Amino acid sequence: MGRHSCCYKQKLRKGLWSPEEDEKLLRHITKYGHGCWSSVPKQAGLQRCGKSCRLRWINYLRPDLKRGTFSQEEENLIVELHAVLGNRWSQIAAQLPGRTDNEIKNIWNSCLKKKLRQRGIDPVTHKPLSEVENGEDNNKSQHTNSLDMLSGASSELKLNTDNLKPGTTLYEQRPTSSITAPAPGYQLEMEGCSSSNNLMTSTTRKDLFLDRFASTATTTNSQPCDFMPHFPVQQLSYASTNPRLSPWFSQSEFSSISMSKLLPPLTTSPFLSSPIGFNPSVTLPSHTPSMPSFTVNNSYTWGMADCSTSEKEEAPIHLMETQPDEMKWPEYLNNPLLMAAALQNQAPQSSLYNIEIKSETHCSTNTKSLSNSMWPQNQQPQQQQEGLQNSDMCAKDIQRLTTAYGHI
DNA sequence: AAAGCTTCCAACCGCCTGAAG
DNA sequence: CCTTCAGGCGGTTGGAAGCTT
Repeated sequence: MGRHSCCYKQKLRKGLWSPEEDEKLLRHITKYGHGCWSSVPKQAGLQRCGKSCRLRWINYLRPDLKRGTFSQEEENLIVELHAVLGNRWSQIAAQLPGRTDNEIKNIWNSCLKKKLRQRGIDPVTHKPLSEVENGEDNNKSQHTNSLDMLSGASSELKLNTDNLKPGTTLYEQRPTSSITAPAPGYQLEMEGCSSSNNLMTSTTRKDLFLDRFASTATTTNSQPCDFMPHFPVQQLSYASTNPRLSPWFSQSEFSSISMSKLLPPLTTSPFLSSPIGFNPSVTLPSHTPSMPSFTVNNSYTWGMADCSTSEKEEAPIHLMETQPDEMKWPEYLNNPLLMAAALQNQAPQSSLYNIEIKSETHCSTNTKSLSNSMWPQNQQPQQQQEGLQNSDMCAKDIQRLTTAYGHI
């Protein structure tokens, strides 16, 4: 195993790709698509194995790659997602359009881990280093903190989800260390912040969770909260117990979702075993519930996702006011909240989901082009790259060219 | 200027999974 | 079932580039 049989064949090149090889591969895939990767090298006239071609395409040649340096928002998002998903780089990458898992893994290992440690956070557990060093006892206290949060007297669950993107698989995760759902009547509140300085003082519970990852969901009644029963305790609570993390969660704008009822674990969904990327033309089966119709073509308009959204467009979107079969499969699968709503609709006893999405003003640029990672054939809409980003991009491209041509 | 050290990242390696025969 | 193959993922590494002394 490991190296594929093709790789054992002689004459296969290894190491850095030359510009000529890049051109061959790019031309071939642009013209014919990749099809079976193992046949690509032969068809493209490359002395590489298919795996190497695939990697080169995914990590470098793909036209929808963003390149450029990571924005603060992207770094924040990576940290947040890592707290929930761990080293599942591909799933993290799915939340950052135009970024590859390799790229994210690299920036995590080279940069973000260091930054977290500097802030006194253990990058593995996302707990304060002092707690990690102290071992078991602190695990206990951490658990207590988390339970405190989960069983707080306040009765709202607020999740910020303005960065909820297509391909999100958050609810599919089954971390080994799981929390149990709060008892009926208990409510979570994990409210995001809009300012790095007042993060821990501006919210009623001062608990923070994925401020740009999930919409703000509010439970308003005593329905059982089995919405996210599988998040590791320490991961849910790390930000809340670590004010030092606040700089990571600054400048978040978020939208809010309020749900009259929390949702069952999505693993009950028959959808979830499906891969993320599939044919966008596949329509929902007839039994699928009515779903919101705020997705248009392959471009995600997740309520707030359009960064140019004006104040007028901030009117709540009532998910129930939709037509059957308007949604396509990818739209379900790329959006856990929609999925959740669908599932909830499927449940016999849950007839009404008063899901409300309130769009707030501007969102960061990295929320754009949400479909890119999912539908690479789509040309990325004109990225509204700011001047700085453009210069970053140019600098990196120049650097890459230098690297590529320098050793010829 | 040169040597040594550090950082970064592209690419490889090894493993896993699922499909096909 | 078993084997083979291909795709995919996460961990690791080699070397170029940058920095320090």
